Amino acid sequence: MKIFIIFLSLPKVYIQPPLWYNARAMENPRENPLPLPTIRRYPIFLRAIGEMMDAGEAFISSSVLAERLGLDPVLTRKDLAMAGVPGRPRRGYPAGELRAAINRALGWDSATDAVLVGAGSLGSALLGYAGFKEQNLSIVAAFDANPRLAGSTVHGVKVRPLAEMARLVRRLKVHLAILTVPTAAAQACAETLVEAGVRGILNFSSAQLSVPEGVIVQNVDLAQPLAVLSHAIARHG
Amino acid sequence: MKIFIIFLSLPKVYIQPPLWYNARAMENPRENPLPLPTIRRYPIFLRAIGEMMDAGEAFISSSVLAERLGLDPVLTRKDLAMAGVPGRPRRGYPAGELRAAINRALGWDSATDAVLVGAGSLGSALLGYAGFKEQNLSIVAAFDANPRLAGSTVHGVKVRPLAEMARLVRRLKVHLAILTVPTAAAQACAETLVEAGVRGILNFSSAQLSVPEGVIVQNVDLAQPLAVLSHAIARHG
DNA sequence: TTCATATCGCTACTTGAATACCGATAACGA
DNA sequence: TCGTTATCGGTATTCAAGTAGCGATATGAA
Repeated sequence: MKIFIIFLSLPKVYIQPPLWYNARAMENPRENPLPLPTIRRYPIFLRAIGEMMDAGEAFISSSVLAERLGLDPVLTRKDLAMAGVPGRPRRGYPAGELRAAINRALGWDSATDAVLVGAGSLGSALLGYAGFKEQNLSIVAAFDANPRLAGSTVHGVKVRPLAEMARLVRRLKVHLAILTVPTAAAQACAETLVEAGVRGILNFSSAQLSVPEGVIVQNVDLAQPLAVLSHAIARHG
Repeated sequence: MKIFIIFLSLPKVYIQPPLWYNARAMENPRENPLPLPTIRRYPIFLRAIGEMMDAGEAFISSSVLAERLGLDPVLTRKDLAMAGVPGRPRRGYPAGELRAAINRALGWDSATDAVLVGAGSLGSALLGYAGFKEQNLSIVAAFDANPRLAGSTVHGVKVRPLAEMARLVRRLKVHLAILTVPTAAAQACAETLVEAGVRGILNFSSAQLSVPEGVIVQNVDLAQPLAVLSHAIARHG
C-alpha cells in the first residue's frame, strides 16, 4: 500500500499570534502604536462623546456610539478598547475617563503650540478655524513672504515677515507647523522649519516634501477626496 | 503500523485567484473598481507626470516616477498598470496616453460642474483654489445663508441666497457639491442638495452626514491628519 | 431573589493592500 | 551583430485592518 500526500499549498502557520486589542496595548505606547485608522477615527469619537456628555450621559456604549456615527459596533468597541479604559457590561465606558484617555493617546491632553506659514486665503481661513482649540492647539505666530501682509493681524494673530520665522520658532520651541504656502515655496520653508526644530508639518501645498528622518509630514491634499468622489460618480453614473 | 495525520489548521485554498493587476482590469470598470489607495495616489501621479511632460519627457518609467515621489517602484508600477496603458521595457509608459488614461479613470477627462455651499472664509478660499481647473472642475454657483454675503462676488463666482439653491442645482443638473457650512447646518443642506439631484458631496463640516444609498460623501476633516501628527510626535517625543 | 439581556473582551477568520520575487523583453552599447 | 540590462507584467507571500462569533458578566426587570 502506498500513500501519497500532496501539499498543493503549505498551511499558513501563525508564528506570532494575531494582534490582540486589549487594554494592555496602551501600557507601552512606544512599542504598541495605535492602528492608523483608529487614530483617524478618534477625533470623530471625541466630538460625539463630547456631545453625549453635554446631553448628560455618564457612560458611552460602543453600540450607541456606533449607531450615532454609522460605524460597525465591533469596530467601534475595538477602537475604544485601545484607549485602555475598561468598560462595564450593559453600561459602556465611563465618558469622562474615555475622553481623557483618547485625548492623551492623541497628545491633546496638554496645550501644544504651532505656527502657520503662508497667510493667503487658505491660511487666513485656518487661522479662524475654531476646531483647533478643541485639540488644545494654539497658533502662536503666522508668517508670510508678502511684505504687504506682514504686519497685519488675522483673527487675532499677527502676521510676521518670513525672515523672522527661524529665530522665533527656535525661541518659542515650536514643534508643529502648518504650511499653506504656494507649492514652489514649500520645500524651502519646510527645510527652514525643520532646521529651527519643527518635528511635524501639516502640509497643505501639493509639493512632496522631503524631510529628514524623525520629522513627520501629513499632507492635506484636496485633490485626493475629490478623486475618490469623481471616480465613484463616474463609475455609477 | 499506524499513521496519524493531524491538521492543526486547514490550508488556505484560493477559490478565486488573487486580484491580478493588469490591463484587463480596466475593461469593465463597473465590476473592477480601482483600489481606493490607488485612486488617492492618482492625483499625485498626474501632477508629477505633467511636470515631466513639461520637461520634455515622452515616456514615464515607474522607477523614475517613484523616486521622484518617494514611493516604492513596484507599488507605483502596479498603480500605473491599473490605468490600462501598456508600458515598454527600458522606456516606461507613454506619457500622454498614461495621463489621459488616469484622467479618464478619475472622471477628469470631461468637464464637471459643482456648486459650493457656504461662502465663509474656508468657502472663499476654495473658490480661489487653482487646482480645480486641473481636474476639469468648475464651480458654477455659490450659496450662503447670510444675506449680507449673497449678492457679492468672490473670485469671480456670484454668491446667491440659499433659497435659490435647490432650483438652480436642479436646473443646471449639477451632481457635485462642496459643503463648507457650519456643522449645525450641514445635514439640512445635504438633504436639500440630494433632493435636487446631487450625487457626491465633499463635506468640510465635522457633521456625520446621513445620505440615501447611491450618494457619496467624502469628508475632509482637518482634525484627522492633525491627530496622526500629534500622536506621532507624542510617541516619539 | 432569580432570570433575561445588553455589552464587554477575547479569539479566529476574511479581506484588501503592500511587498517580494522572477521570467520576459525591448532598447542600448560594445 | 550580440550580449547586457532596465523595465515591464505577472504570481506568491506577508501584513494590517476589518468582520464574525461567542463566552463572561453586571445590570435591571420579573
